[in-house]
Amino acid sequence: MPRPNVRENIVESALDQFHRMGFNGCSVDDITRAAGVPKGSFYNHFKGKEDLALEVIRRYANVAPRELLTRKDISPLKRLKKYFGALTELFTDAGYRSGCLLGNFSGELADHSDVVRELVQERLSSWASLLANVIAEAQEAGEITTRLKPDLLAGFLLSAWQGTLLRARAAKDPAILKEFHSVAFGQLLL
Amino acid sequence: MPRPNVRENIVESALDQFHRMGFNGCSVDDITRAAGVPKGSFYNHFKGKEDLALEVIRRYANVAPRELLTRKDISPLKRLKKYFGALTELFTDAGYRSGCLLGNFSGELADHSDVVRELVQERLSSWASLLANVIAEAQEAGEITTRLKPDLLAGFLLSAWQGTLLRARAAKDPAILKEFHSVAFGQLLL
Amino acid sequence: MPRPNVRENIVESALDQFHRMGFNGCSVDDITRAAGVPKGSFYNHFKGKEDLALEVIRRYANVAPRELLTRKDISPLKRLKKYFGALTELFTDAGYRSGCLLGNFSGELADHSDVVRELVQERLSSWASLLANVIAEAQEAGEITTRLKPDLLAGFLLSAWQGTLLRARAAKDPAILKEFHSVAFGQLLL
Amino acid sequence: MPRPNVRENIVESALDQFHRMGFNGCSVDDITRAAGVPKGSFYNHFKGKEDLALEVIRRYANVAPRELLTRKDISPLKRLKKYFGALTELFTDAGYRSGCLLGNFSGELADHSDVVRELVQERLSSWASLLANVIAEAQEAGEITTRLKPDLLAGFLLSAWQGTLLRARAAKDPAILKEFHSVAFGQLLL
DNA sequence: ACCTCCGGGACCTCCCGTTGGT
DNA sequence: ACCAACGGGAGGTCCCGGAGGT
Repeated sequence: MPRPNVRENIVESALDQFHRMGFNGCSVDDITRAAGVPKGSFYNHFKGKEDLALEVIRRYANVAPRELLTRKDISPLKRLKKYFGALTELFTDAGYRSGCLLGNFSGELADHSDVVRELVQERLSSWASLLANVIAEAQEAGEITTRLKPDLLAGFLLSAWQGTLLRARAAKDPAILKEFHSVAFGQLLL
Repeated sequence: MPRPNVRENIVESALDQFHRMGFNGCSVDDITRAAGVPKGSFYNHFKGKEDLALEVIRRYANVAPRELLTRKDISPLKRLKKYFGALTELFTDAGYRSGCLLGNFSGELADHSDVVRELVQERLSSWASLLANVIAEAQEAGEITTRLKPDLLAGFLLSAWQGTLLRARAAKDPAILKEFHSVAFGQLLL
Repeated sequence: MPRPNVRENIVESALDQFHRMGFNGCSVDDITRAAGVPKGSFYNHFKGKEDLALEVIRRYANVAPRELLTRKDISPLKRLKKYFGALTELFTDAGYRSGCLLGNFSGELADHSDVVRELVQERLSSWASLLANVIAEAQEAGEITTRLKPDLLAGFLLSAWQGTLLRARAAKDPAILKEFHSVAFGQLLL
Repeated sequence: MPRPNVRENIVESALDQFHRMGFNGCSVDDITRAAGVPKGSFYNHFKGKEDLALEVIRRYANVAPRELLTRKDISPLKRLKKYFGALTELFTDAGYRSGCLLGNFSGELADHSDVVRELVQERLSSWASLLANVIAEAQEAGEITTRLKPDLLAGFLLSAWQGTLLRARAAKDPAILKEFHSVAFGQLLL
């Protein structure tokens, strides 16, 4: 008797809408209408819009191709390159319309919702340590020679990626993404 | 007789509110109330909320201590360090509550308002070339030895700063800002 | 430029609706529609529904013919009789549909809104002391011989009136009001 | 297999919620949640919220210690005193938060639900005649000398009690209940 | 009999932009 | 230019009752 699509549809629709329009930029009505679900059903599944945002953040982790970062058959540095290459593709395929949900929520809700801020922070942290692991591997393998600590480099790299998305979105220009790759792998991770 | 403070008060109040709450996170009412101005007066000075946003973006340029970047009595690299040090102070003094208005607007409005997106893009570009100039100077002066093009480095640096603000805001932790300095000047601009 | 009727119409309409349907029994929409005012205008005049309730309570004082109680040309006891006679008429003219707003609000909102409760309490107190004054006069004039303190008698009288309205409303029967008079002036105030 | 506690739990929970928050002040959801019963089960036991209200009114009779009024081993007047003393205790123990359910429903629903109004009226009537019987006994026994008809006195007494509860609730002050006793037994029932 | 899920509709609140008298 | 008042139209939330599988 669970019609599993209702909740699922809402989350997916919200992921899209939040991503593109921001939390305050779309209404529960927008989301449910896009999901093909009556608005009245919304509150059977979520305590409120903020609750939905939390669920969407959790779900968002899956869109990134994390498995690319842990494949042992590829050298660490190559994994990083492939990973950001894949992210770049995701962004361009979406028509530069969304950026990164975590960054967007941080900018929009950090001062508005503590639970959202904390969850975003947690996801960003875990993302950063994932990157840090690969960078550490690359350092051990001698692919990266800088002796800066992996977590510093990973944090900076993640920041740069976030900012790059912001700038690329403002410019509607994917060239900025290429520049990211040039500098990230041409200077930062040497 | 135009009371000159009315418009001015609105812009200043809006700068603060937009910065902290986002464009959709505060109402015209909030802004005019914070400015101590009757809401009805608002539309004598601005065509609408979006129009105000444009003015606020223009005004926002002034908060950054750009003059630090062009002082010829300091070496280029030192200027960059001082500049980002000053930005860091601004951010921490504000209690990590705001981030960068340009980045925030890019994340929130890129898909919602083309004029805002374009103005944000223009400001980011001019900001990036300002940084590129100083980096070029530093390269000529031999303070920076990497042979990557200045505008690539400047863009990456700017991105990293934007992303760093996002992350610091999510984490409510200024330590992330210090990490930015370590990596920016310990690896990126070598 | 103040269209004075808007606010006024809302208050009058609300007085009627709250009185008959209770605070939770009617909606802001009901009230504004009955007032012939667009709902959107409501919040230009009141902070919210509760705020309106406070205003209505203040206004409600005027419906009671208080001046009857202070007319010096009539003996105190006769004033009391006339007064409750007038109240009885008001109630029957309204078709037993409302009771006393103060009593109704006390029953419905005492546990829900402290500000309403306090204002109701204040009005009931001042009402009671008004009655106490007249009773004291009547005692001095020898029209009432019981030596019970006037404020005790007044409080009891007021309570009895409130309860009588409740019972008459439940019964849809004005006979209960007549019984009130018989006992109030045939036994209580002897 | 009907789980007998389900219906029972709902009624008890509703008695509490209706008493404190009013009929319109709490939702079916509130009631079932407080009862620890799934909301969906509610409509297996009651046609609707109004139907539940009727059941609650019927149940409410039991909270009053009616048996005190018929104990033949105590003099009629003493029985009345004990009875209202017991009611006073019930009210103060509940923290002045509820008043009398019958009075509250009369005030809130008289104009909204005829069936509720009629049931309330019936209960109030039967309550009044119970009191009238005791008063008649007291008159026969010479404990009360006034020659006013017992049902008049009983109605007035009941009204006064209802009104006293309203006023005590508005004032959050049990002193008003003591005043009731002083006047009821110091003047009304002499 | 049970109960998860559903859903149309309404609730209070507030928003943005305008109107019209000063 | 000013600004109090306006108002159509959402905004998020919640409510009551029912549907439908177990």
